[in-house]
Amino acid sequence: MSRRNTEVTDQGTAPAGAGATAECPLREVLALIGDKWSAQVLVELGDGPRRFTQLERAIEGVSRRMLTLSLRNLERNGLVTRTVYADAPPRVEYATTALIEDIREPLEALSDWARHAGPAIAAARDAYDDRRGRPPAARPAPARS
Amino acid sequence: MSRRNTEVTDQGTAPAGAGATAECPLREVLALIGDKWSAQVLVELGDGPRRFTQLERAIEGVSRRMLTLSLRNLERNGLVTRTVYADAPPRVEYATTALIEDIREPLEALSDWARHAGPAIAAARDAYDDRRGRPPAARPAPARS
DNA sequence: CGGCATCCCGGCCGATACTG
DNA sequence: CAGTATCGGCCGGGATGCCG
Repeated sequence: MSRRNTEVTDQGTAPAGAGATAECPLREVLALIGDKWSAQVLVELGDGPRRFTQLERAIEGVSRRMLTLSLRNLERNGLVTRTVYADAPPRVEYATTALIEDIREPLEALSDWARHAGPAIAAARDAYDDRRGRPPAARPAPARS
Repeated sequence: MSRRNTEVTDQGTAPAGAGATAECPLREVLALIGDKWSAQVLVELGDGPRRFTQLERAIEGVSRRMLTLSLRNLERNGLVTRTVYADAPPRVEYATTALIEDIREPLEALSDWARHAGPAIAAARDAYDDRRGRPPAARPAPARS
């Protein structure tokens, strides 16, 4: 007993008035979709309703476990819907709700920014690491003098 | 040996070519500012250059440690600059770079969305918990400030 | 097919103490 | 004022296995 594993904004995450409730709404968004997979799930669902395995293969890298947890979390917060069809082979479809319609654009703007600023960020990071003389990961083959 | 403590996208996080590098740019943004404090730091700095303690008191809830780590991380990725003045009392100012100019708006859009959708999300969560017969967490103690 | 249960690890994050 | 160092917890999250 005593569940040790809660994860991904489980029911104990936001006491709703306990005092944690960040005064900054941005923190709440990040708490919701700031985890490793939720945002990507939303992006995939933005293209239309998808089945579980469809998402699993589309996102690539996500495990059944995390995908389930992320979907449950999104469902709990009313961002996606879960529909079960009584077919012979089990069929479950996930879709976005009207709530996320308004964040799709900012989210894509963020993606766009990442694409645009990516190289500059990498360069900055490289320069920073070089300045500190701290190679990120042991140059594979420095020898070569 | 072998540094145990790295944290907040430290130098060991991104092997820079190891293979992790998410194919989804959105993931990269979240990896950058998706942590607990970085986004809020950016928001504060968006109002203009700030000193360390200024940020520490403005954000409220952040520890020196996490603030330092977040700032270091943001600095490393070229999102903020760190300027040290040779004053009698040490004076360090942090400011945003041109890189973040393009995400300020999407970020604010997200905040705005959170503010707008917040109640609906809370309602959905409440309904979900009620459906599952799982009360969130028996208010520990509101303790009204 | 869709999901849950268990094990386990690494890293986020907070509290505390010490330094220039 | 502006950090840095150390300790410890808690939880995100990957791997695996079982079940309807």
